[in-house]
Amino acid sequence: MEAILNILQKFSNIPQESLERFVGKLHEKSIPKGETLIREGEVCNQLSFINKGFVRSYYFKDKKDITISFSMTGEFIASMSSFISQKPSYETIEALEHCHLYQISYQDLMDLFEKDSHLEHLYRLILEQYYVALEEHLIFSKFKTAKERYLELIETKPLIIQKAAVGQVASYLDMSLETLSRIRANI
Amino acid sequence: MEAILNILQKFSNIPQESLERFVGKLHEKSIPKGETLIREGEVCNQLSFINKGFVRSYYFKDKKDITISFSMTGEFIASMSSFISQKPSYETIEALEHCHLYQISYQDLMDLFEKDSHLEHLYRLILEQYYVALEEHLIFSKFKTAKERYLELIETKPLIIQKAAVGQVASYLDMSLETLSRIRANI
DNA sequence: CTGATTTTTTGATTTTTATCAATAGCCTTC
DNA sequence: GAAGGCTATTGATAAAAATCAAAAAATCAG
Repeated sequence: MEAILNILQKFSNIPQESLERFVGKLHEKSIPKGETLIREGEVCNQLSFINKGFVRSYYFKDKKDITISFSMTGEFIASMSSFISQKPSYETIEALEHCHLYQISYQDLMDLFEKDSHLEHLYRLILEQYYVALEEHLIFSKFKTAKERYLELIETKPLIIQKAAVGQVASYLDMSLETLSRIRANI
Repeated sequence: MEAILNILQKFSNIPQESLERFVGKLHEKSIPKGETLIREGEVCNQLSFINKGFVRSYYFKDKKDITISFSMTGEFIASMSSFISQKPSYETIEALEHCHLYQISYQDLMDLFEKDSHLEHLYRLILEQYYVALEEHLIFSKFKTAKERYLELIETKPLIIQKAAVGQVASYLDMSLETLSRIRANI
């Protein structure tokens, strides 16, 4: 529990009471390597904090899977569009290694927001950070060559390269796995 | 004022009193065509609702400007990462046609959130919608050819093609202006 | 209206990257 | 430790799109 408390306290100096209210609704979950957290077509009704582990989010296009994102220890993960809208997810999230999560259900979270505005405030701040990160990912990969995108990833998220398969990283970087393999060969 | 009220009421059935509190902090602003709303390097301290008009957000890379997004009547616009962090913006936002805006300052908005949690709730819902839209933009342009990206834009946001210059749309779609011109030539 | 400037189109060529195909490496698991 | 099944690399070729260059069209200023 400490890890998630530390992260949350970094976002705002929220009253201890509110934090406890939030923590009271969390439940632990373990996902073995290779299993899925959420599958395409299901409604994502859990927001997960990755206490330990590494996951990949992807969707299918022409029978190939295309990586949307990787998430690691200390981050929140959900099929956001599905969680927000409570409609079926188009993405699947799988554990690339054994994961230990803290989860809160959509309903519990919404109930908390009604009762305690400090928690909605905290959630707003987190959402803003994720929005900015997404925007930067989108913008700064524009008009870069395949090699530049790979080098940028090494700089910003080296763990991904260590932990994920070449093909999974390649589709994340919008290139074929052969291209990524060649880039790696020439440093 | 009606337009912004209609939009806000669609997001949640917020008390009239809260809405009035919010509206009380809005100020009108007109931006002539060609002028900027926010310039690279400045801190973006206004969130703007486009009551009427059309704007483009872009940044510079190797002396060329690259379009990040277009926003039109009925939408909110700000240099989000700058507004959220209150640090200098890397993006510039220009009016592609004469704009009539309703603006609220960062400080006023934060003050309102402290006083009235209904408003923070409303803002959270809007932010979620923008997050989902951004994610979909990112995902659905992946592994599409230049032509597919253009056809998708015609489907989803035809106004952009009507109102923006070829080069501005091309960089938004991550292709050279010559490529876009050729795509247009072959329908 | 007309010359000047900007924007768009068109053409030729090069570069980048995808695709197809084969080989090599490597974990498993029996 | 060998067979089988993934995963990664390497090679040859094709396709997509960028770049360089010039012409045509549209817009603007006086």
